[in-house]
Amino acid sequence: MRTDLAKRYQRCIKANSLKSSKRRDLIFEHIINTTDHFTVDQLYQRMLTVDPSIGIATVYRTIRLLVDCGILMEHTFGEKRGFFEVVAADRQHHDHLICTSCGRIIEFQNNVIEAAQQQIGQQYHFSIESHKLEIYGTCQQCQQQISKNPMSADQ
Amino acid sequence: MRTDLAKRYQRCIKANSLKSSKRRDLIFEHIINTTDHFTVDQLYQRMLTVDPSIGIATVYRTIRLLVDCGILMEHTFGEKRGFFEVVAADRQHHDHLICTSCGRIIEFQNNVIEAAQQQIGQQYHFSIESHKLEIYGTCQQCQQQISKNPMSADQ
DNA sequence: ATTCGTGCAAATGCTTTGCACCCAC
DNA sequence: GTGGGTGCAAAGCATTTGCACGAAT
Repeated sequence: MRTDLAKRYQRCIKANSLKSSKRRDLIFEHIINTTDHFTVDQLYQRMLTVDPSIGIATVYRTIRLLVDCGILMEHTFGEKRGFFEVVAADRQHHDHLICTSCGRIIEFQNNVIEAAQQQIGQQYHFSIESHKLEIYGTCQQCQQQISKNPMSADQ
Repeated sequence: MRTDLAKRYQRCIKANSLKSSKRRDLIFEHIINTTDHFTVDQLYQRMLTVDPSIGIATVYRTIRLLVDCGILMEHTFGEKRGFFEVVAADRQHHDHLICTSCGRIIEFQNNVIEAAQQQIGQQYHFSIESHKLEIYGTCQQCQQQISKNPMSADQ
């Protein structure tokens, strides 16, 4: 299943002449079983329940490592703090709808947009490595909420 | 030309029961004549040459006001610090190509992508307010640079 | 007069780093 | 034994905020 990630992780450890370590492996194991988006602090809180003596510096260091390996990707979603998600070979590339009312994040995948980007790359002689498309608006639930109770629309 | 922005600025001042002020107007004037993307500090440095006693807090406060008015838009472009650009009615919505080698930012506009997003909105019953598409890669100049001098590709 | 604007410096919040000690090979 | 790993606390950095004073209506 996630052997590709494990291999990439091992390669990354070697490539940077790092060692294997209990804490780092623990964080990696936890992350690859994660399907949602998380902040550094959320991951730290989760790790604390497994290993109460873990420090937040280790979480920061490991996340940075995994981002550099291409195992994690960072999004800002219009916030100051970063959100991280696993980039796996067995998952299609996807983009995000972000509800500005409740913060919900919905993933979607669209081939038309992917293809159009390739064309843009060619047009500008730009060699594309990656992209992020973030669509902001109101999700279905929040639209219903607002139409029921228009006074509490914001804040 | 930019009367629409001036009007929106005036409306925003009134709507928030603020007063007119020399410094705020100065920053607004400067910003609407700006065509590129700038950080808070870059704007602060520019304002210092016009008004050496201006404080960076005023620049932060004014930028926040203009973002709230919809006159400025913030992008992160994969960096920690925000970049700001003017959102004018006389400019088409556009997205960005960001060169990860030299930091150059290229604007582009693509109707296929805009249309596809509308369709995604309908599909997910999501009411779209705005979006940001950022494409990361290497610009033409940097590709040539790298092919000439492969050893200095990064850092 | 009252209310808002502003510079300054302190505070904040997230992230990184230096250091001493720990562990794996 | 050597070199990386880690917690802790301090440092960094961008940004926000409290406050006293100045400016606009």
